[in-house]
Amino acid sequence: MSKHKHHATIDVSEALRAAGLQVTAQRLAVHRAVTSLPHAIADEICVAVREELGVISRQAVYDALNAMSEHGLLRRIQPAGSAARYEHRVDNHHHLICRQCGTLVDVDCAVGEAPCLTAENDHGYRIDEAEVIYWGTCPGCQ
Amino acid sequence: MSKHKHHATIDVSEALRAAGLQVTAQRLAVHRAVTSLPHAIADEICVAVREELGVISRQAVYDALNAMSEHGLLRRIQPAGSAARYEHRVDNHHHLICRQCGTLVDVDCAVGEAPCLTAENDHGYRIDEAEVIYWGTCPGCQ
DNA sequence: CCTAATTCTTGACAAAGTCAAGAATTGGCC
DNA sequence: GGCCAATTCTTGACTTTGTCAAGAATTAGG
Repeated sequence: MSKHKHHATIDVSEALRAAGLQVTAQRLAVHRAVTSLPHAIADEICVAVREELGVISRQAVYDALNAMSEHGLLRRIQPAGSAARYEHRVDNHHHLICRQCGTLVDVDCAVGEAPCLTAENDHGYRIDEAEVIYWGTCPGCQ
Repeated sequence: MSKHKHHATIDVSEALRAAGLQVTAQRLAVHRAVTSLPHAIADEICVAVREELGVISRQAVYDALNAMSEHGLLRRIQPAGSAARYEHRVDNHHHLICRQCGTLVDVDCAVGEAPCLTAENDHGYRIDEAEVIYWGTCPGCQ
């Protein structure tokens, strides 16, 4: 895959540059935190990054999460009843959330590559994404 | 359909009673406001109800919206980047949102009755709802 | 190394919603 | 109709999540 030794970090640096974003210690640390804490909210990322870097402002965390989400390096999920969550998986997949305990797991797309992009009636919209959230009860809560 | 003259109001009263909720002027007015302002947020409902009733507390509006949403008299939608929206349509349908202007329209379910309830892998969850939001650009913003 | 642009820090601020205590209303029962 | 318990509403403080703005620090290109 990669020709580099420090695979993940270097890839993120390259992805940042490719997106026209500067490479900073804060952004790299935020990306690492999201990778190690999938589906974490901003505040949890903030705590994790502070354990690594010592200090980072809350705003810098939000800026990093927003910038990287907008440029496809991270994906933001905003399920009902929760603050925004972030994940490093940016491929096409969906989410399954437990109504009781809030646990969130990834599920591969039911239909395939760019699946649910077909609505019954598109009302003239140009649809670019179908966001699917499955709600239910997890095994532990049943 | 109904045997009653004042169709909507009486149906809502009956639905409230059937749900074990008390029938109050505030709840009826909140339900009417949601019916006349589909996809409105709590604050807009609040304004609309005040035009009708004169006064109602913000908390009463939230209580009514929450109680009726939890008992199937209303449906809550919480799209990313927006406050919660409410609608009186409680059948199975999905939503199409413009990324530019935020306009939200209903779309019938692409698959049918209880459609997307089948995930590729349910991870042991008992799934009871598949929430689908189509994101795109509306005709006016294209 | 110098400079311009970007990013980060700091702190105030805003929006959306919840919590809690007491007052008012609803609905069943006599 | 009146009474009582439970529910609901009012009021106001508070929390969470996130944005805005100004100045300091950092990054990256020449």
